[in-house]
Amino acid sequence: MQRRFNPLEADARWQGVWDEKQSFKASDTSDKPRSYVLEMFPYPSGRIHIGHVRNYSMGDVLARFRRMTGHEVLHPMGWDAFGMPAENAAMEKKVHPGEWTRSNIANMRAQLKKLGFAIDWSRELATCEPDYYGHEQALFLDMLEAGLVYRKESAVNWDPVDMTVLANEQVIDGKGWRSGAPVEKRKLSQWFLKITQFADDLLEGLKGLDQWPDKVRTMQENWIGKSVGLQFRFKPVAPFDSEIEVYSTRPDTIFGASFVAIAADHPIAQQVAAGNAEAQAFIALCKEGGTTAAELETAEKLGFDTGLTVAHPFDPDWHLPVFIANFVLMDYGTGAVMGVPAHDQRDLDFARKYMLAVERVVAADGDEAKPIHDEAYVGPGRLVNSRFLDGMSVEDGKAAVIARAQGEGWGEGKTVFRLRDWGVSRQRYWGTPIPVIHCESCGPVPVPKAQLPIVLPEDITFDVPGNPLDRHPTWKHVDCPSCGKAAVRETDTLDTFADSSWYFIRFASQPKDRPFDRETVEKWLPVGQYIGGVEHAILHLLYARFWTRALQHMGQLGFAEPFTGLFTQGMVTHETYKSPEGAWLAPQDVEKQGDSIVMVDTGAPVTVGRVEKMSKSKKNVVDPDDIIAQYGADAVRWFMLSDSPPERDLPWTESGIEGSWRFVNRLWRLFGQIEAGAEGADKPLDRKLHQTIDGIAKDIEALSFNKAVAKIYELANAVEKAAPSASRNGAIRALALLVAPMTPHLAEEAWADMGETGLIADAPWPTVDPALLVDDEVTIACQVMGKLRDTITVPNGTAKDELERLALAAPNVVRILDGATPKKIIVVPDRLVNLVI
RNA sequence: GCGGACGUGGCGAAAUCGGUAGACGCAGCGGACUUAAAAUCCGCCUUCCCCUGGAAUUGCGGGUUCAAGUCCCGCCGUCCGCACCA
Repeated sequence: MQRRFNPLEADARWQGVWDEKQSFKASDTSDKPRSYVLEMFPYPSGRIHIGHVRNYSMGDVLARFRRMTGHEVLHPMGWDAFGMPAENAAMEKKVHPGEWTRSNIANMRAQLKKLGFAIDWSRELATCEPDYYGHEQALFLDMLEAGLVYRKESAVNWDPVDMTVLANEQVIDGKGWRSGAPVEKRKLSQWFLKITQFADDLLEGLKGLDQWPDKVRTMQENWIGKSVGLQFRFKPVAPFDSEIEVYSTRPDTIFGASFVAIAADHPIAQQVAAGNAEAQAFIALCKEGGTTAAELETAEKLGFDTGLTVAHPFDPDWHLPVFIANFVLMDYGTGAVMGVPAHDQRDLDFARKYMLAVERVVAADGDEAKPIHDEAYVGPGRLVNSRFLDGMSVEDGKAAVIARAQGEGWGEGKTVFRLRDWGVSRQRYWGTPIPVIHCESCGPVPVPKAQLPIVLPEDITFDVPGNPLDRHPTWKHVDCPSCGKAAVRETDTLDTFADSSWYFIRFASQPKDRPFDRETVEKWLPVGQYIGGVEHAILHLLYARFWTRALQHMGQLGFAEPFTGLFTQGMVTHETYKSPEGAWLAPQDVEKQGDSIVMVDTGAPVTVGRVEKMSKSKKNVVDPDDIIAQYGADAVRWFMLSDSPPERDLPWTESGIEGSWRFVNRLWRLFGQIEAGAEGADKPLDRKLHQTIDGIAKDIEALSFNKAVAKIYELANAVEKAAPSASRNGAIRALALLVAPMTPHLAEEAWADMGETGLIADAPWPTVDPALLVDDEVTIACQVMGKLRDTITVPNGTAKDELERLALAAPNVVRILDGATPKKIIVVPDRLVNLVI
């Protein structure tokens, strides 16, 4: 009778035990070292995706491992529960967004529980509950009071059919993604958070985040987009009468300027167009130009000569033409630039087309000033043809021009950021209501904190377009808190990125009467290890960093960075299949027949496509529920951690999960092999065990789960081959502890089977005997001219001259040397001997 | 175009500081057990050759070194991010 692990029975039983004993409840008062392990909380779409399983399996291994190594671990879970899909579902399925969301949460919670994650469920939260968003409203009011929130007119994408604002990615070819109606630009009064106030600090802070992937830091750096330069004014040459303000990061090249270019929607361009049909036509042309990446790349630099001229700041007799140009953007800098063709590629392309002067003003070091042809020179060098700047470096030249401009009053040094303030107004129902009341006489008035939370009304409808809050018969009508007259509530709700900007703080501390308790939060935060998808590299992580800074700025928290360690895991991928007709096929609709893949029902040949991210449209998805039902949670978790490095994509394969399932059973058989009477030490096995304990601990801390998995296999192989002994029994017991973070149900089952009374989840990580980490015999490579010719086995620490002697005597070395005497002998102790002839 | 990451067997990969390339897993092949299958166990598994051994081999071409997957220079390719940012 074979010992076979019954996962369905064991999974449920141990999950019940952990639940009942509250094994993973984090104590705020423990004096153990603390460890906050967090994975990005999911949007409750209704089903857990295999990518979630990978994400949470990784975090769970770390959380369980840290518990075993004596940490008090906070490993919580919650729901990013506001957002559009709930409203879409409401429109399509006539179900209330709250009902839809809450039932999705219930489903997904059950799915997650089936995976046996070591989560403190007592801290579970959903951002759509007043108990959460009410506190968010309080934080919003704090920010308002601290001057971090303001209201501004801003252009939005307006869908006139759905009567709603669309995000940029919801506008496809200028049309609303749902209604298909042409999208209008509308000016709306919107709420903004002053993220730009922290722009420099957010940029500087990146330098200290050395446990973040460089990739993410670079992406944030580019997003913040700091540039340092000179903002200055060109004086008009009569009859023209307006100054043109431009921004340049290269004021040092000012003597190479040959034109000024303004954006098509620049006020001066508008003035010119007022009496000029040609200019009007050109501006229209600029606007209809595509905005996609490919179009922009190939778009020709086009300009329209306004006939106007301005004077060079250093020479009133030097006149520069003013062009309207399609490559100048109104919303960056001042919407106008000085064109220096020799040192900017776009300006050069433009100058060649309109036959403008190209004069080199920077000479590369050690190089005479060669004329510029098709390529602008943007490198460092000395300034030439630049009057008082001649001979200066680029850096000195910048400083000198800025100093002169400031001294003479026509310009000033200025730092510009690409980062914009964060517009948080959404004209939607399913979000956090913005706690402000608009009063005709008092203006926008903050809701008194005592009146929070402002709860979303339940009785709403989605049968007509527009925001249900706005058309609700009573909800928005309130008295002004300031003057008492009739007023209306703000009907916009907050961007859902606001909800995810502080949930990790609320996890640490959940008082009823305020957002969090500072002292408790500071015990847990910053989050030591945050794990999630790279798709959140910019927005979510930047907003959370801002929000934390805002709290610090307001004196509510004592730290600026919310996440010390960040890890971005790869996607789960799967082969794709297509029928002869070209339709995508699901994995369960195809089967292997000999060397080819065919359709299950018709037997028609299937084309196997590339391995791609799992997506519903390509049907290459597997459902975690099905897999768990078939193999149990542990086999799935094991597979998620095996083979591929966690930052890389993981190809899901049927044979891979089969292999994991086989190994789970192999471990289970092994756990039953403790022999009561076995005695004696097995030194090599002891060594292997202790090296494995040490190695796995390091691998898990480095999140190199694939390497930890490989070491488990090696140890299991070694234990299987070993003869019964006390050492072997010890190794089997230790193996259960080593796999406990990865396959916890199996480990608990084995632990109980071994007669242990406590939970393995509470057991300490096995201790390492440092004496056993080194082998007492080592294999030395014997090389001749760097080529391996033989190996010798010697005691660890054998002296150099002894190694040299033994290597020279090795049979294959003797044969290759053929009597020759080595000119030089390199000996690396415990490693190799290399003979040079 | 700019920035970043990566490139190792049929596949996923490993290789601490430059020191025996391919650990470990998957697939495959051969065998044992079985009436048979599944499960399990044992063995083989980079390529080539004149096979007790030898040669080549970490995308390609150079270089440094006693020694290069690892360091340097130049190409090629794949993926990701940003993008007319002045």
